[in-house]
Amino acid sequence: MKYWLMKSEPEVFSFQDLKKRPKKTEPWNGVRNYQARNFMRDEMQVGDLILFYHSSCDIPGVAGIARVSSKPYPDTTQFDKKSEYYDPKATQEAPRWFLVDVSYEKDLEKHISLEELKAQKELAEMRLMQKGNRLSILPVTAKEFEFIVNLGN
DNA sequence: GCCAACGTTGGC
DNA sequence: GCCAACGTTGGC
Repeated sequence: MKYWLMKSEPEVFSFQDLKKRPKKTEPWNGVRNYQARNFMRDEMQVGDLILFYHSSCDIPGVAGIARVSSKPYPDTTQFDKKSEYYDPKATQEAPRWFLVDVSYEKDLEKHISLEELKAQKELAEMRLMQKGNRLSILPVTAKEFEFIVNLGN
């Protein structure tokens, strides 16, 4: 079992939006970065736990806990000419972008702000803390995951 | 709105 | 294969 942090802009798709989905599940579409894709395609397993992170908003931080709920499969938006995520170089025979489904797992007692995360010396090594980090999906260690969940409870 | 960081593209 | 130009991310 692995642990991940996945960023989403809450104005586009928030943790609350995930919780409101009929099956509390959403395909994590729109990732157009190869490293992030590789994490989903090559390393994620059904059942892996996710820190659902809100970025580019008033209070960036961890909003809740989610879980990987499907095996990887092609992101259908890459074939959709009307989608903002359309990729003319992708074909059905050779899809370029893969995703997994993400499901609501549980709430935290409170949102954990980036500011609060930064104040924890135990988390100083997290990739999230490193300057210039723009990757939308990051691996998290079991220790970091548990530490952060405890901060939120 | 600014800007640093950094991934991608494309000319050579 | 190099690298400048460009676009995007994301905190502030």
